[in-house]
This record gives sequence, C-alpha cells and structure tokens, in this order.
Amino acid sequence: MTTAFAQPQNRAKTIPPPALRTSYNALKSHAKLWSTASEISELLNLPIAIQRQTDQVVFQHVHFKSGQRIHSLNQEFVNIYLVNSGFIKSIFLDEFGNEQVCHFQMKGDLLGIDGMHTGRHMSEAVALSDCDVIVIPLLKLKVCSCTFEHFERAILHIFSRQLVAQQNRLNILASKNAEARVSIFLQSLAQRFHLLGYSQTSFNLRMTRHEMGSYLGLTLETVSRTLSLLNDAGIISVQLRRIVILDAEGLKELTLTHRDIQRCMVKV
Amino acid sequence: MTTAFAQPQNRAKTIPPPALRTSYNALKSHAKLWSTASEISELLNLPIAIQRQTDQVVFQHVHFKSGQRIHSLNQEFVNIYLVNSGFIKSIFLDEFGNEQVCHFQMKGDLLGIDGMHTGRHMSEAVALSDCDVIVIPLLKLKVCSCTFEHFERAILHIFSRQLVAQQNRLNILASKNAEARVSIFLQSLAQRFHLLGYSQTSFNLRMTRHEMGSYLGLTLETVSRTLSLLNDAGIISVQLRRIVILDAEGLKELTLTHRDIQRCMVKV
DNA sequence: CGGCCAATTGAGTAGCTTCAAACTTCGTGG
DNA sequence: CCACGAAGTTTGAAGCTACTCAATTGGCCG
Repeated sequence: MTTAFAQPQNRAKTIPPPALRTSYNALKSHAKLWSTASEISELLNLPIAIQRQTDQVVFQHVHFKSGQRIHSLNQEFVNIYLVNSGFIKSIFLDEFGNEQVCHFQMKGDLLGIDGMHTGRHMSEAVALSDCDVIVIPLLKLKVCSCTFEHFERAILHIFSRQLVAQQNRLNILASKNAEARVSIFLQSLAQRFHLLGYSQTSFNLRMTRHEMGSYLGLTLETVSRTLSLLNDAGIISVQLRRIVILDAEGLKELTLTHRDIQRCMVKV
Repeated sequence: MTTAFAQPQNRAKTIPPPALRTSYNALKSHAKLWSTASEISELLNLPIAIQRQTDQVVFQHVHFKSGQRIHSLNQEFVNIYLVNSGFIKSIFLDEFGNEQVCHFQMKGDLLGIDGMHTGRHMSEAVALSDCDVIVIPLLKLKVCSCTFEHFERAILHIFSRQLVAQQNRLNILASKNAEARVSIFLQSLAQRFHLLGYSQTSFNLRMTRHEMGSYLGLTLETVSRTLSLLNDAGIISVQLRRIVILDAEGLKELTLTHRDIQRCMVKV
C-alpha cells in the first residue's frame, strides 16, 4: 500500500469573495474521498489506460465552494487537479490584473498543468460552482517512479489533446465573428454536457456574460446582444443563464462566417 | 550502440510548390547528420537534461528545401521534429482548406507534437527557408524504454511551455488591437533572433504579410498598413521583408492598447 | 518584356466596442 | 417582510477599428 497524499491546507486558505454564485450541487451527493489511478484514467477518457498495478495508490478528493481558488497565480507548482464534479474557470492575469478567461473546466478536465515548466502556476483557477476535485501531486509522484512513468505517458496525451484544442480556439478567435464564436461556444458546451450524461439542449450557463466574453474575445455587451439575436431568431431560448437550444441545425449553420462561405465559393 | 532511425522517404515525397522563397542558408554550412540526446537537450533549452547515458542513441538530421512539407495533415504520427536551422511555419487547415498559421518555428523549436493524441497530425508544417531538422521517432523510442522515459519527461516540459505560450497568444488575439499585435510579434521575433545570436534590431521576415496576418488574426492589408504606420512613426524601418527596429522602447509602448491603459487607470 | 505574386495604399463599410441608462435578480440588513 | 444596494443583464446610440474591394506599384523569373 503506497502512501496517499494529503492536501487539506488548500481548502481553507483562500477565502471566497463575497459574491456567492448560484450553487447547483446536484453532484454533491456522491462525495468520494479517494480515487485509484484506474478511476482517474477512466475519468480522463484516455486512449491508453494508466495501468492497474498502480491502483494501490489512491488520490485525495478536495471540495471547493463556489468562488474559492483551486490554485492561484505564482503559487508553487506541486499538484495538478482533475475535476470530478462542478464547474471551474481558469484565468490568466495580465500586467494590470485584468482577467482573461483561458478555459472552463468540468468533469474529466485537468487543471494546473501550466505550472510544470516554470515551477509556478501561470494562471489561477476559480470554482464557479461547488466542486469536487481530485488532487494529483505530480511532483511527489516522482518518488514512486513506477506510477509516475505511467502518469507521464498519460499526461503527455492530455497535453497533446489540449494543444490541439487551444489551436482550435486560436483559429476561432482569429477568423470568426461574434455570432460564430457564440454558437460554437454553445455547441461545445452542449456536447460536453451530453458526454457527461446531461441534456444537450437545455442547460444553465455557470459563467457571467463578462466571463463568456473574455473567453471568446468579445465584450459582455456583444455576447448579450448575440444571445438576444439567436433568441429572437428562434434558434435558442435565453433566460439569463438558462439556455435551451431549439434549433441545433440552425446553430451549426451560424458557425460559418460570411467570410468562410465566400472563401468556400471561390474554391468551388 | 542502439539503432538509429532512418527517415529518408519524407524528403523526396513532397514536391515543393513552384514559388521558391528567398533562401537564406547562412546556417547550411555546418551540416550535421546525427545528434546525440545531450545535444538535443541543449538545443531545446531544457531545465532538466536528457541524461547522458542515452548518448549512444543518435538522431538523424534531414534537410528540407524551402516550400517542402515536413509533415502534412492526417499523416500518421511517427516522429516529432526539432528544428536545427531554418524557418518553418506550421498551419492548420479548416473545413475549406483555408490555412491558419499556428506558429513559426526556428532553431530549437519542436514540431509535430499535435499528432500524439489522435495518432495523426492535425496540422501541416512547411519550410519557409532551407531547413535542417532533427527527426525524433517518438513512437519507435518506446522500444528502448530507458531513453523514452527521459524523453517523455523532457517533452512534458516542452508541452507545458508551449501551452503557456499558446495561452499568451490567445490573450493577445482576444484583447489587443492591430498595432499591439504587430509590435508584440516583432518584439518576439527580435528576441528569438537575439537568443540565437543574431541581431535583435535588424532582421528579415521569412513570411508573407498574409502569413503574418493569419498568425495574428488580421488581414494582410491591416498588417501592411500597421507596418507602414510604425515605419512613418520612426519606430521601425520596413523595406518589404527587411525590418530594422529603430526605437525598441517605442515599440514596447505600443503593446499597450488604449483599452489597457484605461483599465490600468481605473485600478489606480 | 510580360506574367505573376507580394506589398502598398485608398475609399467605403460592416461589425464590434464604448458609453450610458434602465431593469432584473439576489442577498443583506433594518 | 420589505427596502436597499450590489452585481449581472439588456438595450440603445455613437464612434472607431479593422475588413472588403479595388487599383497601383515593385520584384522576380521565365
């Protein structure tokens, strides 16, 4: 039985901001405290499994309340975090402390790998709902190298996956208009909810218009306007954070910019 | 003595497009054919060195002429590539075959890691000048696991570094205007040339305005106009692809958008 | 020289941002 | 319980940035 790694200090250290988000703790019931490497592998949806012989090692789960920080800027890199339930944003702070949303993580997504290279986290992660997070003490794992080796290989795949995903986002920011960006975002959310077994046509956004805008490279007003537009067009129904996708096909069509269509015509 | 991995078929297979770029083969003279893992580690500028005992393994260098493909879309993922000399663009092709430039690679940069996750390359890499590229057959390395293990650890760091770099680009595309984007781009190029021992104030661009625009999320006209603007302001001198940075401080100041300054003021 | 491609420059416009105001929701404290 | 304030959202009007379309110039190569 290999040792387990306690990480309780993180939980209480960061005080949540006064604003308490709309909590949605549907998942809070099946609270687990420990996960094996196999379970983690499954959660990560990896092509190669982290091998079973490492299942003596178990990883601690930590709960975060809405608004709490999972890790913060310049914090020493010790752990990576795997979301088991809840919704998290990771943000990048520029020279002036303006936040730029990097990603929204949910079940099965990994956090905090940005700290590996420099040894310090380059970003912050903040819970947008109550969360259950598996703490993987990557550096300490080096000690029992048999486990680490498998983990490294797994993480390599995840990195590759994330790099491709980032690439995709770059392309979107570089070439799509507001309508396309928002509809791609909604579709992506819908798909992610679907994969987790939730409705893909009806869901609650967990982020503000501002956070959405930051993620999509738009202002909050443009996001709001675009949502209203899709609403008026009958493609979706928007009621504050409640989204219902009424016309999935129509939404898909919007991902093509005027520009895309023209370029397509030229080729044909 | 472990085996070395030949990879000659790549060289001749892809025919270069008719347009032959302005070649600038200053580095062509010290043509090497093989590199050890230590040499590679140094080239990659890694915090942890790939260990010396792996130096029995050597890696083949392959030459590419300007316009040739290093790897192409959907090609099976076998190798990753480390640039030893020359200038390369990696591009992403969208649904219509429009290219979106992901990155410009030069000495010490890695190519092709995007293929790891799916087993096929998600992007293409095209030489913008004559290049010398070290071929690292990542998958075959798994056989002699002692080497692979060290490599994996090294590559993990590189991935982390690249993810942070991508994050940065995302922030730029999401929040900076044309002026800021172009000046950040020029500064980044200047610094990279500097690190390689070249002049950081005077260099040749190896890419077209279109490619620059694609990378920066701008049209070629906007790039051209912005360069002319910086030229007229006396901050740089532009003569087609020849760039001279006249006022590095002035260039740095341009990286702050009107928007940034306002937000900064509000905070103070 | 002519053809081709890259780059520059201009004019007009679409789309997003900015600024501003009104409204809703939610939590807090009287 | 209601009033209040803070934060989030919506919507309008005006302005500006970057895009589109178009014409021209300059290099390069056959």
